[in-house]
Amino acid sequence: MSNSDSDWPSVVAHADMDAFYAAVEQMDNPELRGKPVLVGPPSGRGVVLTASYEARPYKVGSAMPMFKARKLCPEAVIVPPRFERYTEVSRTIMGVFADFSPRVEAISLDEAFIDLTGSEDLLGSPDTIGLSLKNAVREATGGLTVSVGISGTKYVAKVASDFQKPDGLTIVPPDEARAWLAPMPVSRLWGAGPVTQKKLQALGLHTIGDVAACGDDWLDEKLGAMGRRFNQLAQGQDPRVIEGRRGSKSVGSERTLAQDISDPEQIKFYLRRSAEQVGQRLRRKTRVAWGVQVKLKTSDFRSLTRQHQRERPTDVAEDIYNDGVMLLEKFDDPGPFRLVGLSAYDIEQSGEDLQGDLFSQGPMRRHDLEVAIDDLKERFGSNVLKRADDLARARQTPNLDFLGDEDKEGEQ
DNA sequence: TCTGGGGTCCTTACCCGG
DNA sequence: TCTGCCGGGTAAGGACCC
Repeated sequence: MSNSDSDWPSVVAHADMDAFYAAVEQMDNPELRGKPVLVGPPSGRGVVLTASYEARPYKVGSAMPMFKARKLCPEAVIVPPRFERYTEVSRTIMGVFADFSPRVEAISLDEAFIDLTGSEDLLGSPDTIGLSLKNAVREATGGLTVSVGISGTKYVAKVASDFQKPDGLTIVPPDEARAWLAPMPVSRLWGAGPVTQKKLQALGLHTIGDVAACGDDWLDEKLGAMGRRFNQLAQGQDPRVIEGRRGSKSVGSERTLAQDISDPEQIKFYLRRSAEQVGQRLRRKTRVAWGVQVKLKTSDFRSLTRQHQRERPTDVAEDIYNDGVMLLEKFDDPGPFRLVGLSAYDIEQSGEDLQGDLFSQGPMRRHDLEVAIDDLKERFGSNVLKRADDLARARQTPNLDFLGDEDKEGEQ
């Protein structure tokens, strides 16, 4: 498609690395190049995370149970995942994207939206920018390929990046987006999984063009909020803007067990393990959570959850574990269970972090400081101020004599 | 050898207070 | 005083995405 004579009110690129985990493994280990590679757990009840392009003719894909993939492609080399390495490569890639625009929204380790609006004068036409982007990624990573889609909205850019994989570049001028999408199956609609696809088919809607042609009120009536959104997407419209990195809203840890279990003591063992992991990750992010949720999955794949709101937020594994044990009592299904999970939700910046922010601002008026500290005490309890006096001294802020003795416990 | 683990968002049910 | 309605908050489940 050409982009001449087209109107580009905004320019959005979606970049998606090709078979990312498998490609990294093949890059790091030359013996794997040219061979079908499956990244995933070599044993147990796991699924394929990524299949290299050499494995795809065997109809092997991600999310497929490993035992099935092995059956379909016995000569495949199975490689356990190395997330630290993928994270490292991902940083390089995101760095490349950042060279093209300050507005980069990472979706996952291998995927990002890049807002190129207003960059044409500096970087050239969308085709030129797309090619430069691909070359820059290849050079920075030592040979990895990326597929890029460029259009006027996130949704169309995303569909475009998937259009010619691997190593593709697809440009869809915004005024051609609707016609370009029209012949595609409804499975290409973002948010339409197997269940929704069936509903759409039952309504006689098979292509994106069909969805674009029916009234949004009618679709809303049939499918609720999703229906209205599908109608919008089908017309090539997408109100979502590119956001920077936002903090996650929950932190969880779950484990599918080698064998199903029913014994509460055994379940508690896994709850403790998850609680420790969740606590550690919260602290690393300097976040605290107001809510705790326990998840159990039965042998017949029903997933059950119980959750509760805490009186005070926490990042302490022991608190999270105790909540988990309390929630465990509220399940009425005796099991057996194949999965035990625990997550912390309703997350916000931790008090200690806020406290650090407070004092990093330098000297404050005494009254402002009092108000800010009262706010912290209200929200997190007085123990959050343990280091406050030290911090205050370090920043030459007024001392904290006005605090009650209780607040100074733990200070030396 | 049946089907991961990290999440987000939406819907529905229910309780509670005005 | 009783009842119905409405809205907010919370809990549980489900669909979906990477």
